[in-house]
Amino acid sequence: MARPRVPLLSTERIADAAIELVDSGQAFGVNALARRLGVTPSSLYNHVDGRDGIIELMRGRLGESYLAEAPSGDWVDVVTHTMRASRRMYAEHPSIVPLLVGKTITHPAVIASYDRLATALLGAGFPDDEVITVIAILDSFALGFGLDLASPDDIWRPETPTTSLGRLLEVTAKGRERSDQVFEIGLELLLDALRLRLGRLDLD
Amino acid sequence: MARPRVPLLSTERIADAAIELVDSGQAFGVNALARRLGVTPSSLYNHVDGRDGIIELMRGRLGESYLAEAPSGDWVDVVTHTMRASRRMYAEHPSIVPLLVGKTITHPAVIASYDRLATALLGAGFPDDEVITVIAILDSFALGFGLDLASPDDIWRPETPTTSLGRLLEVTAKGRERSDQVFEIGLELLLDALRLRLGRLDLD
DNA sequence: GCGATAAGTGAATGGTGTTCGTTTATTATG
DNA sequence: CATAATAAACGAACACCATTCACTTATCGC
Repeated sequence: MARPRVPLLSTERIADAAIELVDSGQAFGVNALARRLGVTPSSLYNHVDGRDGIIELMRGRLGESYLAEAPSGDWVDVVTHTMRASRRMYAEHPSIVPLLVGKTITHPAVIASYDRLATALLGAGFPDDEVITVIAILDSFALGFGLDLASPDDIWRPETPTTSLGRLLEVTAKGRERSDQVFEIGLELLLDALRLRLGRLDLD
Repeated sequence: MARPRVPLLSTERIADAAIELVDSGQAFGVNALARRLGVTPSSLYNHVDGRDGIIELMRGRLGESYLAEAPSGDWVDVVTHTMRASRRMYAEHPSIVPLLVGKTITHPAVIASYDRLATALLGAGFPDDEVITVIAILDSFALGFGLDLASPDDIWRPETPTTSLGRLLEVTAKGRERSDQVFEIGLELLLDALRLRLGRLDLD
């Protein structure tokens, strides 16, 4: 087959298929993706620049569905809303998280979400040189929980006796709703901490 | 060469060389590691089970140097000490962090560190089913900052105009001591939040 | 109509992690 | 002490992986 009358591929179709692929639990790879699209691996390179390009495409696609709408209200609302949205995104597509780690974020839809966070935090009174920091903290929190969901059943597997950890691991429940509950607690903690920080800043 | 009179390899030598390799900024790989050890890739498989085995070996090696000594004092001391140690570990070997992400932790020295955290938090009054959670939060916090250091210069690269983010990214300083300072602030925030949580628990 | 471009193919490349058979030195056993 | 078992190296082979390149052909703009 040479050039088809109607294109088989597009960045959207590629991104969707890639997300499908990793959601299905199989390892992400260019070849596997091409197979799923009924196309040769090399065909993808007409639309996308390589593996990392596809990953950033996935991030963008998910960002568009989960982080599109701009939250309103005070900074707490914005933070809460954004964090919950990220959380939902990672929770529903956990296997993508390890792929995103440590890669530069460029997609407009995702950038816009962080931008709104930044604006909200600035408005709250956080100084210029702390906003990025706070966002980084929030981000690594959300990402951490995402990784938690993406992780194999056991993050810790003690092979030698422990004082507390082993027992606690057996006692602690697993699963989504439990994890959601935990996330909410953590978010509450973070918000408290940020409010505290803001209060101290006001005293100066 | 067949079997040498004195072994060329050992898990320690392998782990050390692997850490050296990733610290040097080069990508981690079995072949590259073998080359650095002056040995054939296949030789490694006499001492280690595969790529992931080597990674877990690195984690253990670092854990032994950074997380060995048991902190004493109340739970705040234990948490602070452990977090700072993890931070220092990640800060001095940032490139290893992406390799560790999402892989089960088994090495005794590292498990022991988490175990001490667990015991301390239990002693502080956190209920059984919250301790693992709190540890997960602390862990993802430390890991997040580790990733931050391991990341390329730019985590965000807006290619479209932004309201705040772009400017803040230019204004915000980079570098180790800045990052350390930020970590300390974040840690303080987390401790405050945990104290708050503990206070609420006491009221019930 | 014609040249430029876009979008597919298939073959080839260099890299990866891993396995296997082979050789040889060391260690353990009868 | 002889001999069997194991340990530790090698090199060859494997399957996979991302990527590139020459090539064919359809479509679009002038």
